[in-house]
Amino acid sequence: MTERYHHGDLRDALLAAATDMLAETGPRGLSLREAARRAGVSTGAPYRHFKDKDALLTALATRGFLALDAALRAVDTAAADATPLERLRRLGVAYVEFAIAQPALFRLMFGEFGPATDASEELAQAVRASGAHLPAAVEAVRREGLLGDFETEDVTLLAWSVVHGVASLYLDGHLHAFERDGESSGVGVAERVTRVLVAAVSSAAH
Amino acid sequence: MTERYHHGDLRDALLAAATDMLAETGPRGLSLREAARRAGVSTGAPYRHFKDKDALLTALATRGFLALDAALRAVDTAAADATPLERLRRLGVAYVEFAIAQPALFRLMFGEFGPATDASEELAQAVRASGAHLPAAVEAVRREGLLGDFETEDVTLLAWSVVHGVASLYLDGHLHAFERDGESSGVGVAERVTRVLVAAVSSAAH
DNA sequence: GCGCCATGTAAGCGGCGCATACTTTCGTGT
DNA sequence: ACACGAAAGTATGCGCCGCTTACATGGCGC
Repeated sequence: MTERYHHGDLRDALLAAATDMLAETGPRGLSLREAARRAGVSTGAPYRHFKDKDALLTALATRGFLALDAALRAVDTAAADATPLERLRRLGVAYVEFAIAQPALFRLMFGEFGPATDASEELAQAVRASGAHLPAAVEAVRREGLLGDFETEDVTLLAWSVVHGVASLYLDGHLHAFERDGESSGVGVAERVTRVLVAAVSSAAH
Repeated sequence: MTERYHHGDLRDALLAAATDMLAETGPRGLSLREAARRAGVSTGAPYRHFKDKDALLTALATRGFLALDAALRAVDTAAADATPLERLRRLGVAYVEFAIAQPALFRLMFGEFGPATDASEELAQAVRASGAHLPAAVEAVRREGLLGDFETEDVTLLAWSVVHGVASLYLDGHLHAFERDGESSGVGVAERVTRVLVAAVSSAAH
């Protein structure tokens, strides 16, 4: 039954194999031919499901943004009883945690692509969905009157930039000097930087 | 004379060709063979100067970090008469400007590599040199007593993360929604976010 | 002036992305 | 029930790639 001519769910099998290869050897070691081999199929078969290699990478990135969206959504509901400011901060930490948990996927999602949103409508939609959490959380803080004279848009940009910067720099090994104690997960750095940012913005807004 | 058997400076010619290809078609369209062709040399010749393709990429990244170091150094001397806080802010803007001016190079320098610093001692040294400006500038601000209770290390991390995040997100086309007027260079975004950050931190520190 | 060795060339291996032409199977309409 | 067309997988081949090995060239120190 595993030897049937038609695979049945080759598209998913290819994406799974590609996900493994991505985690194992990075984007450089990801080939359609090898993914086909892992799925037990000839090297030309993938082209029945993906126009070209970029289409598979786009699908992978789309899945990544959906996973990020789910992770941020989970944080949002899990921290339902916290203050808006704390919810925003936890969202930022979760963003970094996602990147650290799946470094190669995170790198694929950002960078390595042109204007990522051009590749497919599904990707663009997933990008929008995952990117909506931070602005919403900042809006919630604003409604509490905790932003003072700062513009909502600017604070959103600031928050996003900080967590994305921390994630990127950590993945590239540039933040080892900022880690303390034995903690080398990178999450500690994210905790500290988000606390400092929250302290600065909220106390500056009286 | 251009037809001599020994090129004379093939290593530099290869790096120049690779730099062009990087800017033209991104890292995906960068091949040793094509670089050799552009340098007017056989396809095996590059291996006399670079152990493998990664060695060339490492050399390219090293040059990038040296260029970044030079750019930041230039800002530091050009803004010699400004206040320490303003010097720090301009340093951050220059960081983003560098990334926008050479997007493919910036992407190569960060990401696409493992722990970048492992590849060669020269690279590690260039990374350290380019990374020393921000901490020094934050130190200068601290000496003015403008950091209040914030830890120097945390502020450095915050500043670096913000500008790196802005640069990365802008290159990936995620910040178009944050741009205003006709300005689409991305520098305007960097100006705004750095001003907001400076305002938040300095006013929070009384 | 001569020989060494760095520098370049030629040719070839296996892997890759992708296109084309062919084969097998599934599902559907009568 | 069954033919048949479309969907899904195979076989083969092209050109490019990274990299290796064996060989050719010529600049430089002795």
